Amino acid sequence: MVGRAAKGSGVGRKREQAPEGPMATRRAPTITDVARLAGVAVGTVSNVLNGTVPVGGDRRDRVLAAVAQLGYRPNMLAQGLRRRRSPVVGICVPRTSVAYFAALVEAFEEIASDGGYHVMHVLTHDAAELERQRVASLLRYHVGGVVLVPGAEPAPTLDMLAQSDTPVVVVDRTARGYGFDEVTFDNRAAMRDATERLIGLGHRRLLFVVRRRKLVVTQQRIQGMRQAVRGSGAEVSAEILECAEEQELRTRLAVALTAVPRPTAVIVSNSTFAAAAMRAIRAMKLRCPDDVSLLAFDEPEWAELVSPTLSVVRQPTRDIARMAWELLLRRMRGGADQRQQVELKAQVVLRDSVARPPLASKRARQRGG
Amino acid sequence: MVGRAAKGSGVGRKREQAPEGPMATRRAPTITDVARLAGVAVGTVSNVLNGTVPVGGDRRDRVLAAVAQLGYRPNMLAQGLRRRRSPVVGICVPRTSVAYFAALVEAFEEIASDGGYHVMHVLTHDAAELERQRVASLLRYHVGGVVLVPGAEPAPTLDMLAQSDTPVVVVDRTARGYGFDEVTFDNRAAMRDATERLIGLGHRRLLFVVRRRKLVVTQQRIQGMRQAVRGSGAEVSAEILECAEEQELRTRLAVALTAVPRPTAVIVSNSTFAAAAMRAIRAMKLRCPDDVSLLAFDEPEWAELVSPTLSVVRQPTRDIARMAWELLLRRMRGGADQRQQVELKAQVVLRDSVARPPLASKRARQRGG
DNA sequence: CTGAAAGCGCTTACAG
DNA sequence: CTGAAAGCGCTTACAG
Repeated sequence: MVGRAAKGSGVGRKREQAPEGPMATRRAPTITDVARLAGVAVGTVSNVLNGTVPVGGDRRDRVLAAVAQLGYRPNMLAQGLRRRRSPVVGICVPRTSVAYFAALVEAFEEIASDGGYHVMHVLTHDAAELERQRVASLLRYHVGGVVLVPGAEPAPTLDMLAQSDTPVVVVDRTARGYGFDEVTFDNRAAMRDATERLIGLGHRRLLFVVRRRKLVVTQQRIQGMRQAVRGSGAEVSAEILECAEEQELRTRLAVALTAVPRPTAVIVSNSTFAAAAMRAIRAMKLRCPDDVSLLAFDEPEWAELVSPTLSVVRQPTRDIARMAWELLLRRMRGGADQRQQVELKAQVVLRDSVARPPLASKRARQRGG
Repeated sequence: MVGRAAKGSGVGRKREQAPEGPMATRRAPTITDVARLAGVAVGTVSNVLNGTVPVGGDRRDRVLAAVAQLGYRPNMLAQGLRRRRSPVVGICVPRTSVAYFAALVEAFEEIASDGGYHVMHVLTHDAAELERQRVASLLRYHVGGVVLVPGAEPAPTLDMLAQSDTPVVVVDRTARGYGFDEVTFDNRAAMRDATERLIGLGHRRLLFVVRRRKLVVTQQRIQGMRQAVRGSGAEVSAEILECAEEQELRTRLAVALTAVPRPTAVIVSNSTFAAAAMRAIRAMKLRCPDDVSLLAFDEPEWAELVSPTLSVVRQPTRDIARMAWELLLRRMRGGADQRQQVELKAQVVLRDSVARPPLASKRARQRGG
């Protein structure tokens, strides 16, 4: 069937095409092939398939039959070119080795696919130039929309997106000064909450390990931490350790943990860092949580498997993905007027990796005895 | 600059286009805009940009200047339509929640992007119909190539791919009976090795937990296990537990582990299952490895963090991605004649989660004492 | 080497 | 409701 149709499709061609190899296969059937087989105009086929214009019963059936017989599938390149937009959405995240981003991409891919869209997936590595290039690539495909987790210096990327007329939803990290829809979670509140609880347990020397200090989320978390410190009225030192390369983390953290007096609680910004920090702490023969407490943003699948079980800030990943898709779809359909900024709540989950600090527990014991 | 150019670009249009909203932005500049600004034919612009035909110094410079001034970027939809192929490659994996697939996708995305290609990423969930649909979508974009980790019943998908003239590389799971290039690792050997070492430690009752029995890789692993059992000359029972849903794993495994006599070593087929198995074992108040040894295919980042540290079969993920890209590129460039089947080696890494079985260690102790 | 023109496979006003 | 035709933004033989 397919063979016959394909042969037929070649007949009308003005120019002969050389076969593309020893085993050249049949060209995919086009709308012209369908029209010819059904005995209608190509426009009619298009109308039937898209429901643009009602088409009479008989002709309609013939078109559908021809489509089925040929196994016709519209060429999205042609369709996109003509419609000036294709049913592809791009999603740009820094990396997928971080559990949170992997989950975000997977959830988004699932939701978008269910909606008949396709996902083009690019990695920005939190590098401004890479990010700009990758998003530029997406734009060359005239994607229908873009979901972006912006990096540390997203201005070039965001300017480019703003100039294109592409619907955009910014996710996870707010993009100040731009009018895009946003889905984030409240990093400030999450960090404030986490810090308050650490201080409440008696911790007075905190260390926050981040990949990039400049990131909006990092800034927000630092603010949350400072708020909690001020609010506590206690003498609390809160230091930041920036560590762009995961490989460095171990040695950098080792140095930080040999300081006198030593931080008693370490907060890290993602699951990869959490793994590295646990390794570093073990390598130093420190005990967690007896010597040092550990808390991580991002909830990896192994959080409850390690010992001590890992305390985390759990992001509402699926909700973020779902909301991002909803907002994007709304814009893509043109029904969006007002800018939407959705801020979800994250949840602090304390597990065994967080406990009273060494001194505090001594004190507590003294008081208790 | 951009503003002026965009205005210019609208002048020549035959049909007026209604602005697409209150804040309609400028259309992206096209090759026609560039040609007009440079005062050359569009074909010349194309020739300069693609190097198809040498273009004289002056005109060349003018084109390049115009491109820069307008910030022109070729429309990949048009280019792809005309060239009958676009610089996009599709990658289809069952899911990304499994660390191995996530790593594979990330590595591949990185390598392909470096090569100037874009990656469209679809998830098949190991479901035949979904797989077929997702790959069909890829094909509608006339992607330049497809990397596929085939699911349990890949025939419809593979037939479809074979009929299209799209370059394909099958990865991780061999596709018997099809002529595609393949990059796999030797599951049989890896499992044989693992099984031999377990038997060597004294294990006589093995349990292999798989998501889908029908998968080629599963079959190969089972073969490897049986070979090892036969080769050992010992009385070894090797059972298979199929568990398609992760949620079920805990209860299914609990049942299997209360059998009398109980399996002393459990092998699971991926990292997600490993996490679930650890949880199940703990929930049953069994000790690992004292009561039951555990070994997983796939090396998650947390393998050395949990206690006991997790024994694994470590796949050569980056090598697989790199090789897949190499083979795909070769086919996309048309320089491929012979079918290539690359089989890499996986490595069995025994850690604390594997030890002598209860009885054997008793025996050993008796002998020792 | 250069320009004018055909054509990739669609959609969409426009006449009938 | 239907068909013929223009056009989306490119590439690529084809004359000059």
